[in-house]
Amino acid sequence: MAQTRPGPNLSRIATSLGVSVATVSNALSGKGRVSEQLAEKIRGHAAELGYVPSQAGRALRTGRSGVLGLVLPDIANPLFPKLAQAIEFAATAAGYGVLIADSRGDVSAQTEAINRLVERGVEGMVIVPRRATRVSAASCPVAVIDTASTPGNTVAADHWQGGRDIASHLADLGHQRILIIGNNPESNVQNDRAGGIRSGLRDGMNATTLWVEKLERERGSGCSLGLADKVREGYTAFAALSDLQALRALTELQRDGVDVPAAASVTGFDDLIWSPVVTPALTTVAMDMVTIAEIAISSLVETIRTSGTREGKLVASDIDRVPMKLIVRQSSGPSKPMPKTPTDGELPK
Amino acid sequence: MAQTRPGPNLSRIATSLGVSVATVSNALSGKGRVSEQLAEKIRGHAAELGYVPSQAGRALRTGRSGVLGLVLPDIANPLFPKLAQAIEFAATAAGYGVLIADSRGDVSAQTEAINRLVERGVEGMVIVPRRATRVSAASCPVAVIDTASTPGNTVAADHWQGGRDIASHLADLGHQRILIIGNNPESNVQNDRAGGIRSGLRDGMNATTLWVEKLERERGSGCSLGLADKVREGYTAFAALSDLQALRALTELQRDGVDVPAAASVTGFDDLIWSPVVTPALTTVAMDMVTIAEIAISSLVETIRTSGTREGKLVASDIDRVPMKLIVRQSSGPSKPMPKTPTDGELPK
DNA sequence: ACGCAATGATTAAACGATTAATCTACCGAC
DNA sequence: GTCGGTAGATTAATCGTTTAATCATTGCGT
Repeated sequence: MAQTRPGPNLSRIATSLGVSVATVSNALSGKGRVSEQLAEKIRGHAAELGYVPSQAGRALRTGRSGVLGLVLPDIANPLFPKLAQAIEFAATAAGYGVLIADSRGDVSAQTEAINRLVERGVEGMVIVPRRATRVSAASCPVAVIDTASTPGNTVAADHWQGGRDIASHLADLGHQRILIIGNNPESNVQNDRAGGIRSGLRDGMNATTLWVEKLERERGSGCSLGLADKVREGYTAFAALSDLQALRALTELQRDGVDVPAAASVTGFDDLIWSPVVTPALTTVAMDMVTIAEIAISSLVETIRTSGTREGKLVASDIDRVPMKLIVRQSSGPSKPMPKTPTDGELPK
Repeated sequence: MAQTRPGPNLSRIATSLGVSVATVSNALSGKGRVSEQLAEKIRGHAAELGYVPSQAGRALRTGRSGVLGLVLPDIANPLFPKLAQAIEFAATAAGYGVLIADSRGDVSAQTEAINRLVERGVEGMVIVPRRATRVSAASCPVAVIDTASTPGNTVAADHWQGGRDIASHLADLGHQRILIIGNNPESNVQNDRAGGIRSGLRDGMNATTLWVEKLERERGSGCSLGLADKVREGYTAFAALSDLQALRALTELQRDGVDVPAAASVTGFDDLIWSPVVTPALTTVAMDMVTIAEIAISSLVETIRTSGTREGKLVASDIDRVPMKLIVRQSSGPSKPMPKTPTDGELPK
């Protein structure tokens, strides 16, 4: 049993310098009254010894663990890397660590994950809830990232506006018949996006929605979406509600000999990792994860600071929706019989 | 300042039941000597009060924080969701929490991230190093997930064997000229995969390697890889070293009118989220993340248990490479002039 | 010269859980 | 009858940090 105590602690520094622990603590934290020269000496000695304060000791005394939780309930969500990155960055900047809890599985797993975090003493948590789940209030402040229309939402991308931007973009390109491709109508996010698209349609335009999950229940997983047929029916633009669906649409169309964007445009949502890489690169709408994470974390931290840590409180923030940014690439172009408008693709080719 | 102490602690339970804290502690941990009936009563009362042990108190006393670190240095790596999921699952099963530290940026950022974790008192950490970086030994046990050929590697997928499997698969389909598409020749992982492919070639087959990053430095980011030309040169199979490159290859070929898999086959690595979704679905080779994570975590935990927590020790494991699994889908098919071999795609269509 | 304030440091009490050491009955054996 | 053993509980120390309270010294105004 390795009973060797690791590195130096306050009292080692204190005795080594012939002062009291309190003074060392004060010198390092800059809180109490310590003469500048002694403080300097202490800091120097501490650095020299490679002193690392014990979170456990500090947490025990202050009641603050310095850790936040991040609950990502959607299985292997491709947004995860960006989100985790942004959250971790914002949390680090605020002096917090991030404990993850990925609750693949059902709602009970989500609750379990939340409990695990609470047991580990997180001061608050950020939750991206799974489809239309209400977050069962944990016994600590909770920031929710979902949709502006979700009750209890703290902050989220303005999916609705993102949808409108897509619609405007397609309208500018002269498209009239648009097929919206979504996964599941129960997702708040997807509903907002679809609603936004519809709200941005102009006179003479119309849109139909195709829900993939429903289709797959009928025809089997991985089935064809029959998009080439839709092109023949007169659809010229396919607005997917996520880049994953957009990718599926794009490859299916290409596979069936439909030229994108000449014969049909494809757009997505989220600007996932592959979006700039595929050919043609995907026109999409990106969340400002950095801003979202900053707002979520700062509101969360603020709530912790004022209300303390043991209130199952849903965190609110001043700004509950962050603009999405349209990124025009090559997968969207003018509708067939239109004169060439000055598109702003990144690679005019 | 919210000075209200949260939930009940041992002494509250103790006084409430008229026993000592020690007895309560013993009853709940099952360690000391407590009569079964009293233990039962204590457990009941604790549950009733919703007692959650303070990690801080426990950590301070035992010197064990119950937390591991996970360092993911590659920017927005699409493997992250699966890996994080698997690691978190294995760690949870072993009674640990997982603190993430995503060090986007250079090597110094990686070191900083490691230090942050150490300051938070992790007992050990799992690191997926960035390209050919040697992990600067942190002051705690470290498990490295990279490649069997990386010095100090703890456990990883058998990328070499995965490459061989791809080569065999393509050989079975009658392909002779193969273009290997990689990103960066300095990646240990990509080198192993490419080496594996070459080692699996049979008589009469040959392979050339295309490094995308190098090409992009010359022609600009997002440039065409010129794969259609390669097809005309006689290449019938494109073996990408990651699904991201495979996706790029697939869409570029389709865009240029090359039928996949009829005129050319495309394979990838990693079975990323989009691989089953694109058309044609991608033939690829998957890592067994669950097993890798289990081995990494169990070796790490074992090392912590025996060597203690304050040794900058690289963790070793019995099994340092885990087999990859070939997943045949529709993007690979028989080489042009060959008789139809019985392929085993999931959707014969 | 006396009191008051400011400065710079120390003392000591927490925080909550763990655990070695100790104490108290009580039972059986010699 | 005394001694040893033991089950079942308690005592008290400890982990490392923070912080309110205290103490000592010096300077300064009146």
